[in-house]
Amino acid sequence: MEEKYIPKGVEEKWQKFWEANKSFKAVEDKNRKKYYLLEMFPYPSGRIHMGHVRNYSIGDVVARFKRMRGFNVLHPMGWDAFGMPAENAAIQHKSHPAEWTYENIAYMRGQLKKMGLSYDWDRELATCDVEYYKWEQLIFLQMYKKGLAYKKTSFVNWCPTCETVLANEQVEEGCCWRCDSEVKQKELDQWSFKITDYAEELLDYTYKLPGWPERVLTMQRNWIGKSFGCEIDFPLEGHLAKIRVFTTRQDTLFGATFMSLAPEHPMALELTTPEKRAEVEAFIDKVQKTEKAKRTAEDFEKEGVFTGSFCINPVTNRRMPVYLANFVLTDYGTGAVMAVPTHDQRDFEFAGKYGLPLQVVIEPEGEKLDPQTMECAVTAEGIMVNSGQFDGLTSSEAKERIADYLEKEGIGRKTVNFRLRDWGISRQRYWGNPIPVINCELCGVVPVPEKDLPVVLPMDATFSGEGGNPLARVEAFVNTTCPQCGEAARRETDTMDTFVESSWYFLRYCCPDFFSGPLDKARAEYWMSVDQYIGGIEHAVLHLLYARFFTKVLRDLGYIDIDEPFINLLTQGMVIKDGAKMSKSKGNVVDPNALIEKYGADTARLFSLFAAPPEKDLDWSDQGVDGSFRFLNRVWKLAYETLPLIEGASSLDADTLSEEGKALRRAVHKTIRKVSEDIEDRFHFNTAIAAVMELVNAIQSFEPKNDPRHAPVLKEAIESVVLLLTPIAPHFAEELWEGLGHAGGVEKAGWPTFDPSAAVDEELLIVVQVNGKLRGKVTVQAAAGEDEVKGAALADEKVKAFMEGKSVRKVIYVPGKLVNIVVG
RNA sequence: GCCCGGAUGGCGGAAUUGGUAGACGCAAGGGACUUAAAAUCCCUCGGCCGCAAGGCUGUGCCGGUUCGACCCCGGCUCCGGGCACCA
Repeated sequence: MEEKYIPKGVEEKWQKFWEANKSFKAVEDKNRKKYYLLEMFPYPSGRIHMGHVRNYSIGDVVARFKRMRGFNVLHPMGWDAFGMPAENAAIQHKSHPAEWTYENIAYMRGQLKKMGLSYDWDRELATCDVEYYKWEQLIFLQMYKKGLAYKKTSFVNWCPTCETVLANEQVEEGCCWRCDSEVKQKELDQWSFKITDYAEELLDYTYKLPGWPERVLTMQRNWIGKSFGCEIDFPLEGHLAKIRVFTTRQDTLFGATFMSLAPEHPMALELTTPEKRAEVEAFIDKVQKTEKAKRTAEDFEKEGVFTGSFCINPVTNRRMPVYLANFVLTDYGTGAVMAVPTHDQRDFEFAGKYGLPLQVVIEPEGEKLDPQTMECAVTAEGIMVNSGQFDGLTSSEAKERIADYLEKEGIGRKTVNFRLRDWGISRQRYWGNPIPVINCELCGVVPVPEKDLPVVLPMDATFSGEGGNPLARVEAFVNTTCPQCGEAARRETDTMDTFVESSWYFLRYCCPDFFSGPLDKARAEYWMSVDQYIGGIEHAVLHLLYARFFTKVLRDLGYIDIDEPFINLLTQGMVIKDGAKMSKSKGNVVDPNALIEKYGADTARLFSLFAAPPEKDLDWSDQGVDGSFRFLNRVWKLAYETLPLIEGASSLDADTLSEEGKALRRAVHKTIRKVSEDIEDRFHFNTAIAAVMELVNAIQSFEPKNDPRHAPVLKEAIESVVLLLTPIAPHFAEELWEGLGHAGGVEKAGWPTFDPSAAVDEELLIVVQVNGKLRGKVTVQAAAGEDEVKGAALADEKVKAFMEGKSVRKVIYVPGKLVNIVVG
């Protein structure tokens, strides 16, 4: 082996070796235990960034570790390749999104290969390949058949910059999740997936995913937003129709004094009396023009308008004026709210503003409430008053009893409501998967027959940046004939949200070369579910919820038999430098290329893993990188210097070792145990690396090294270091492993075996406390019994000094660890 | 407002089940080697007192449980994240 560690040559050599030997090819094998490890695939934006380096380094440690442990590991990589930046780049550079995308993929693939990541590149896929997206079109058609994909006209989130629709999940604080411009409401015809059909199951399974971080599950539960309550029908004065409300507070029904409807409520105009018409229309217009961001802001004033109509409280027969109110959401519940100003703060403020009546129906125990003097609504539980037969009950009891009463009287029913809305997937963009339907003037919406798939995205579009969706201007694409009636018809030009592609790519990885359907059931079944999924926390709701939904849909379509795609989820933290997320504008970006050029991929990997545990943010430090590089150099030097001492070493005989030899061996096996546990159970690579560093320090200071009796121990020690570093710094480990005289690749050697008998301490250091304070330390034989240890502790000179003049009350013994003497 | 996290040396972090707080690394200081520097190696490194042995103190703040608390409980402060007029 070389005397000096020169990363570049070493890394190129082993990357070639892995490629030539197909070292990471995954082949289905029923006789072997599989392990599916997946990192979220990247968008091919141009070059990889430090977040990718971190994400993929973490994943690669696990993949290589599991492989060394004998698992049949599937570790694939691909490209989330549809999306807007490609279109923007096309406009800017007067090129084509496909060209830009495939160039980026080629470049980034090269970067990932330079990182030495152990992917099975034979399974690589790009979602913009027709071989991928055509299957998605087929799935769409099958969902359409089942009513899971449908078209509806509704108000949608419209991003004026991206000129496209956004799903609710893609709106952050009223702004586009991608470009940050303010989202407007626009009425559009668009395609949706019926994720709400799966709301209950998606929620249920959040309680059956113990391998997911609790906060991700909480975020999903909040997003699904299940709540229990009642639907109640309020008759209208002078109308046959009724207004249906949803409430979780049916216990306050006797206090409902007016009605609030969303301005978009279908009956809003119908209920408006002629003299109120102008005022109501002006109000609706005003609300709709208000940006959603402002509308949901904290200090946004509650406003409304009286429609002129009245409804009747079905239990009190009170006449309730019907208002439109700007804070009532059209798409939650029924878009209508029974207003109880005494027990709901929003209704309280609204009633104050418009002089509407207040009726107290719940009083805190032992307290009277006077509507004249109330300063805010009282939402707490209490005792029922002014509620007829329910007076005197606690409000929680009344909740049940009133619900039963409503059902019995046919006024209402118990119901469950979800906050989750259907997933709007129409995007008015070119660079996406065309929705495979045809709009016929005679037949309406006609799905493209399965035999006519794929609907290929035409390449001859022009990208000017003006005039909306470029796809809609490709005449040859748009003009077609209706599959039903044969008349001229127009193709749908909306493409699918790119989150659709990422909702099932992990399934396609199981069989990317299967050409007779989306999934080869046998192969998908062998690999799925993903045993470990790793990615950024920013996808806690969006991608991870959609992927769960899609998995369940594909199960119900008969493609697979699993309920959940990802057994274990690890969400890694951001990469931070100088206190902020790396970004061009802050000028704190570290370029992976430069890093690899200067130190090599192994140092980049080592530092990414060592600086912080994966779920925490990682503070990038250039000096820290130096430190990691220094460590590798130290190990290299140590191996180089040890090599002549261990060549021809006899096999290790544990019984004839010297004391020093035993001690080093103990360190080796304790380290093997610790590193194994840290990687396998905790993903705490930082402490695993620290443990290896400690072992290296121990080997360095081990003396005498040149005693031939120590050769077998030294050999085991240095080889263990190399094996333990293999998942972390693979090229480096390969080179040393070869240098130490082994052929065929280091992963073949397998993960080192922990020998419990070698790790057993012969002597134990026992901490001695007096009244809980550390006062001394004694060394005892490992076999020493409780009395013996206590005796040794009590006999310790320093300990005695602290016991002087006091009597021993109690002696606590923690086996193998500590003695605490309580005196007083 | 509600729901999650988190707070430990100059810095990143460790302490896995309530049992030696500060592992490992970075930075800093001192020394060796060198004509010199780099690299490398050795030593010191929470605070206070002390020549030293050693002692006291210390994990955001206040209190509690315990023989013993960074860890458990109650109450705060600050920081980060998510949701937010969800009826």
